[in-house]
Amino acid sequence: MPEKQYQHQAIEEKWHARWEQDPTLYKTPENPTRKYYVLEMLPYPSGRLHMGHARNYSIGDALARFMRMRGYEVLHPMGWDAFGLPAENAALKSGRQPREWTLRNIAQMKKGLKRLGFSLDWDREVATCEPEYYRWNQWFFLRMYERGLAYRKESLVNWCPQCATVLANEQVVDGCCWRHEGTPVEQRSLEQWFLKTTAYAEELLDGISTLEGGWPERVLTMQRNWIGKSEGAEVDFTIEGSADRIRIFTTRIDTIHGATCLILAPEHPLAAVLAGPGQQARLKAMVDDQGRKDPSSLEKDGFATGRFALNPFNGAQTPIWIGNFVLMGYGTGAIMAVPAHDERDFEFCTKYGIPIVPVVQPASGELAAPLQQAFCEYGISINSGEFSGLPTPEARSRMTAHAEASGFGQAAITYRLKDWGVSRQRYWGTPIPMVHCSQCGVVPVPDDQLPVVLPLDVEITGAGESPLARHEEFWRTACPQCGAAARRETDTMDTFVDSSWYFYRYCDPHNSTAAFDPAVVAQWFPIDQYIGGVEHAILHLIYSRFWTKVMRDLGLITNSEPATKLFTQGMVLKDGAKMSKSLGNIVDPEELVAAFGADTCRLYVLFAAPPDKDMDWQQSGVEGQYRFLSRVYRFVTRNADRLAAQPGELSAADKRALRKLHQTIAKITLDFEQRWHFNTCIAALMELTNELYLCEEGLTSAALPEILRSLTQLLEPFTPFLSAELWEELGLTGPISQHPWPSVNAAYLQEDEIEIPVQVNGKLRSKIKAPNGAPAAALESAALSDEKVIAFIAGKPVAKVIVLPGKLVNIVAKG
RNA sequence: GCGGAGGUGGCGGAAUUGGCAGACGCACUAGCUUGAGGUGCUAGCGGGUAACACCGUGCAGGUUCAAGUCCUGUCCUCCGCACCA
Repeated sequence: MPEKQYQHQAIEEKWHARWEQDPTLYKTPENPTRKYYVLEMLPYPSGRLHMGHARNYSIGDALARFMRMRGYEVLHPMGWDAFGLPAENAALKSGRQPREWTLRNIAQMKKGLKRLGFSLDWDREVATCEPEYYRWNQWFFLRMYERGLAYRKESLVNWCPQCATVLANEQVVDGCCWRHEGTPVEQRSLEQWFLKTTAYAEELLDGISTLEGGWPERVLTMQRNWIGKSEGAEVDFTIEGSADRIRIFTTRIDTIHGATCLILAPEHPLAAVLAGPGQQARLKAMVDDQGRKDPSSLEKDGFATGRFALNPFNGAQTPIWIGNFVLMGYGTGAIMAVPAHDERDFEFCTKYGIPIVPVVQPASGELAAPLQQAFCEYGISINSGEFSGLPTPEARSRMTAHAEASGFGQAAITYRLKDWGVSRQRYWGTPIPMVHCSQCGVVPVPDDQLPVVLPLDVEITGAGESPLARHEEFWRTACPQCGAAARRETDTMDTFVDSSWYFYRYCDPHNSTAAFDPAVVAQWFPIDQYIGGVEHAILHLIYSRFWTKVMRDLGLITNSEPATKLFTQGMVLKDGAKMSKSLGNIVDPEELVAAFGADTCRLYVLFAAPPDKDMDWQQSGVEGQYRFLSRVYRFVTRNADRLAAQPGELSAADKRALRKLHQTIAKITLDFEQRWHFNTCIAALMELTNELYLCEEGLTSAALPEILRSLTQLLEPFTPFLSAELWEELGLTGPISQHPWPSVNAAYLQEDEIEIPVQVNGKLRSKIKAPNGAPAAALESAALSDEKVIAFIAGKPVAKVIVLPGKLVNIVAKG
C-alpha cells in the first residue's frame, strides 16, 4: 500500500466530529468496581486557553486514557471556576453583563478543550456561577453557621476614598488604588464573615503526615509552615490606672524578667484607648501604612503611650508602646519586648533607647556587655529571681506553671493560620445567605428558601457601595424569624469557597435535592490523582482539606482528605519568563493547533521537559514533534495492508523490532505507574519508530500486526487523534480505549548475544561480544584476551578483575 | 534570614539500584532524493588531535576497582515564606 501524507487537519476534524456525535464515548461508568478518579484543577474561564492549561490537561488526559486501557473505570470531569472579579472588570470596561460574559468565555474555552481531544465526561460539567451549584455553597455556609464555624467579626479592608469603595487585594497597586494611581489606599474596619479554619488547625497539620508520599514534599512543607504551629504561653499584664489587662503571647516566657516594654499592634483594641489624644492621627497613619504593606521596606516604628503595665513576675513597671511590626493577626496582637533575646525587639529598643536587660546566659561563656546583638539561643536563666540558674527548657515549664498557678497566664498554642475571611464586597459571587433584622439580629435564610439568587439586572460602576447593596429588590426582604422588614446580607463569598468542594459535585452533578448523594461520592472518593499548578499549594489546597473535614463531620463523607495523590506541574515559560500579556510572549494553543494539530501540541508540551519541571517554550521543537508523527503515520499506512498475509517464521528484523517494541512497552508502563517522565516515554516511542525504519525491509507479517497495533496503542495517551485514525487504517474496530494496553512478553526481550563494556582502571577501553548468560570466568578471559585491552594493560600486572555478568568487566592493572 | 528545587554539549533535556556521560528532539554539516526550494531518507555532531593520547556533568577535596549519582566544604541560579513574638 502506498504511504499517505500526514494531513493532521483532515484527520483531527474527522475524529473531532465523530467524537462529538458519540455521547457515550467518555461517559463515566455507574457503580464502578475498579474506580480511578483523575482530576485536573478547574480553569477560570478567562476566554482563552493558555499553554498552562494545555500542559495541565495533557498530563491528566494521558493518565486518564492509560488507566482506561488498564481496565479502570475512570472519572475524568471538567468544570469552570466561574465567579470572580475579572467578570466585573469586563462589565466595567465593555458593559457586558458578568454572567453573559462568563458563559461566552466558557463556551469558547470548552471548544478549545474539545479541540485538543481531552477525554472528559462533559455530562458532568459544572459552572460554579450557576444557582444549581452555588446554592450548595449557601447550604454548606448555613451548616457551618449552625456549628459556630461561620461567624462575623470586625476586620480591615482596603478602601479607596476616590471610588468610595472596597478594593480587593489585587486592586491595590503599590499601596494605591488601581484606578486612581495617586490615591493611597486606606484601611477601614468592617463587619465581615469568617470561617473558622483555625478550629481544624491541629487536624490540618496532623493530616499532612497521611499525605506523605502521595503529595509533593514541597507542598506539605509549605502547608506546615502556613499553619505555623507554635507552642508557648499567654501572660496577662495589668495596666496601671486601668482595669484592663494586656494579654501577650510568647514562646520564651523564660525571658520575661528581661521584658523592658510591652508593644501593641496598632489595630489592637487597647491601642486607641491607651494612646493619648494627640497620638490618634499617628495611630491611624500606622494602620494605613501597615495595610499598604511594603513588606521588607517597612522600617520598625513606634511610640510610647505614656502608660505603664506591671510585670506579673516581678512587679516591674513596664512602659506600653505601640509598634508597627507587631501583628494583630497573630497571637494576641501584643508582645512583651525582650531586647536582649530577640532580634526584632533588640532593633526596636535600640532605636528608641529602651533598656536592654540580659536574663539568659550561654551555657558556657559570658555575654558581651553591652550586648551587640540579641542572644536568641537557649542557655541558663539569670536575673530571673527564683528561676535564675535554670536551663531554658526547664525555666519555660516552671515559669508557665507558676503563671498558671498564680492565675495570670497559661500554656498556649498559637497558629499562624488564621480564620478564613470569606466576605467580599463584590457582585459576582455567591450571596451569603443571611438576613439582618433590626429585631432579631443576624438570621440565617432557611434551607427551603435557598438559593438566594444573584440578580442579573445590576449596574456595575466600580464605585460606591457594592452593586448588591444598591439593588433594593435584592436586599429588601422580610425577616425569616419575625417577618418584619429586613435587609439581606449583600456580601458575597470568596471564590475559593467554590473550588473547595467542586470535585464532590462532579460525582453527582445534577442532584437537585442535595449537594450530592453520599453513597455516590463514597464510590469515587478520595480522588486518586489530583493535578494542578504549584501556585495553589497553599490556599486552594488548605481550604479544600478544611472543607473535606467539615463535610466529614457533617456526616456527608467518610474520607478525611480529598486526594491521596497530588501532582504539581511546572510552569510554561518563554525565554525564561512566564508567558504574559505584558511581556507579549504568549504562545496561543489554538493557533498552534491550527498550524500543527492538537496531537503535535499535546506531544510537545509533554516532550519538552519532565512534567513537574518548568518548561521553556521553543517553537522549533514543535516541528520536531510534527515530523515524528508524520514518520509514524507514513510507516503505519504504508505497511497496513501487510497484516492479512499468512504469518510465517520470525525474521531477524522481526525479532529486532519486537525486542524494541517490548522494551518500549515496559518502559512506558513503568513510567505511568511510577515516574511520570512522559518526555522520556515519547523519546522511547521515537527510538522505536527509528528502529522500525531501520529494519523495515526485513519485517514480515509474522510480526507486523502486533507491531503496528501496539505502536498505535502506545501513542493513544498522547496523540488520541492520530491513534484513532491509525486504528481505523489497520482495520481494527471499536474505540481504541476499550482495548487492553499491550503487555510485555519477556521472551522477546531476550538477546542471544550481548555486548559487554570492558574497562581498564575504570575507563572504557573496549567492548566484547558474549553469549547472553555467559559466566563471569568466560567474560574475564574474553576481556583479558581482547587486543585493545592488552594494549592498554601494556604488560602491567593485573591486580584484580571485577566482573558483573551481563553488565561490565573492569580490569585493575597496577604500575 | 529561613525553607525547597536546581547547576550536564550551541539549545531543550537523558542517564530508574554507584557500572558505557550526553538517550530523544532542536540547531548545524555532508551524501542521496528533487528542475530548484522545501519535504523526505541516510550518516555525522562535547572539547581536543592528522589519528591516538588526553580533558570533560558549577568549583575544591574525599570514599570506591568504578562517582553526574555517595560524603565534606564552597559558589551561583530559580522558587516559596518572610517582622509569626
